[in-house]
Amino acid sequence: MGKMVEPLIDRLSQFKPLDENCRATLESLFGTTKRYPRHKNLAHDGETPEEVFLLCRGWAARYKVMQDGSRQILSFLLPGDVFPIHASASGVMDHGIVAVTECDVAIASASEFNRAVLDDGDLARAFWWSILVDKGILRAWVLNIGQRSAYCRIANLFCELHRRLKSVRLADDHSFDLPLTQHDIADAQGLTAVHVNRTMRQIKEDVLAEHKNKKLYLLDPERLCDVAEFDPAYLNPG
Amino acid sequence: MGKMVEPLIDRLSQFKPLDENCRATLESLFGTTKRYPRHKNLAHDGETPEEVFLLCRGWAARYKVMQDGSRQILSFLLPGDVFPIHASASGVMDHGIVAVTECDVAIASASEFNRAVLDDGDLARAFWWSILVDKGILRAWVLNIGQRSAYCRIANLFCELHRRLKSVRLADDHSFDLPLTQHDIADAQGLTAVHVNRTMRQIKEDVLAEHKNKKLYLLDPERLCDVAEFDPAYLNPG
DNA sequence: CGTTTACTTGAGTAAACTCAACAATTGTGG
DNA sequence: CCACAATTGTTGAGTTTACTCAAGTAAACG
Repeated sequence: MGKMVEPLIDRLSQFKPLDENCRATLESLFGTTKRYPRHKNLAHDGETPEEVFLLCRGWAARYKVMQDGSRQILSFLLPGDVFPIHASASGVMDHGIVAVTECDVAIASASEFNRAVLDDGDLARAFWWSILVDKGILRAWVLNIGQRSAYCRIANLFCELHRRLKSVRLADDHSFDLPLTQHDIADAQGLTAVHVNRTMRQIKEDVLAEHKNKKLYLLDPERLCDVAEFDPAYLNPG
Repeated sequence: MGKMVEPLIDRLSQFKPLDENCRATLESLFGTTKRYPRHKNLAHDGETPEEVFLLCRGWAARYKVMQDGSRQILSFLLPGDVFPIHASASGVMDHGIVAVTECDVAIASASEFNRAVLDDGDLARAFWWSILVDKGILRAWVLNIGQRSAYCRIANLFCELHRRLKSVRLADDHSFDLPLTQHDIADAQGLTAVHVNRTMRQIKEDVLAEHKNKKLYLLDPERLCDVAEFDPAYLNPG
């Protein structure tokens, strides 16, 4: 049981180490656990979730489906991420959250979570920081999609995911599990799957990174960050 | 003096009305005021600001300059917005903030602001909500830039700004001050100024909206929201 | 072992870009 | 108040990146 909050503690501790009190609070908040199969929705666009999830294993994604049926992935949710964090219990979701892979989540009541977190100084500060990191990631996506070529966008996404997974000890220096399809990557970066395919072949030909057996191999991490114009500062905000 | 925090109170009260205590706290925090001329930086990429600004009059923008010299505007800052909110005093800015027009700002010490806000339950909740709204706005930008045509993007931006300005009583139903150049709009939406020009002419020809004398006239607000696929839910998050 | 899902490749198209020139507007100093 | 400079907006012509449509291959799965 205690294992469930480990990635969250890892992540929040980047800001400031959390004491045993905080750990205990989190463990008691996220008492229930549940498994979601791939492609199952954790939260629905337009609904008002009563629960807060802590992702323990697997990947999820925030997404929005347009009128024409196209999909934009708004962010990837990795182990240690808590969502959807609401300000008010009456808040309606303006997007959905879907399991990209099979997921194990720990569940807390939204109202209890909000009260517990805002009433504890350390936790409030830790999640405050966490939300600001999220904002930084979103700004980086705007930058990525708004200004960069497909090639740089994809390289940049790889850098972001590598960095984030490392912070929860799910990546080593030269590889990490990347359970996304080319279609997922396309939906995240505002591209088409066909174009992602061609571009990833290019990245592989350039000996920067290779996607094989659902793993990403960083063949030249430094040069990858370089061509991606990747600035990791935003993950320690700001 | 008391007038300075008015737009902020307006905005935060959307979530939950603030009492006189909060107003007093904010007024004492944001004691100093300062005027910035157009194009002056309020905060610099790579630096560690010691101050938090409350924008009282004028427009500012978060932005990032790429290696090739192109610029992405990451968000527009309107009266009532507080920035840059940092989690830790050691946080380095990963982007700059510039005055789009001449600005009047009220200034607080970053450390005092963080302490005061996190120690007061009501203020913590209000700013917590405010940051989540910001995240919603950023997600909407990702969606906009990632999926929509230039035409819809610009229409959507107009809808967002209209809505946000209304919340601080700076817009009426059919018009608002829009002190942006076509170049600014281009940098915000990941387009070129030339293309923005052609697209805005199209929007005018379609009798949706017209930019004239630094004002935007909404000629058909409903249809504008409609073609923009504008969903205001994200401004009340979530 | 057949079916679905994911990936690959080719050919033609279109939205948005680049470069370039010019007009209109705004701002400034004499 | 005018003349000049700088900024902003406008338009045309040609180019490019990324898209669409389509077909086919490889891999994963029950």
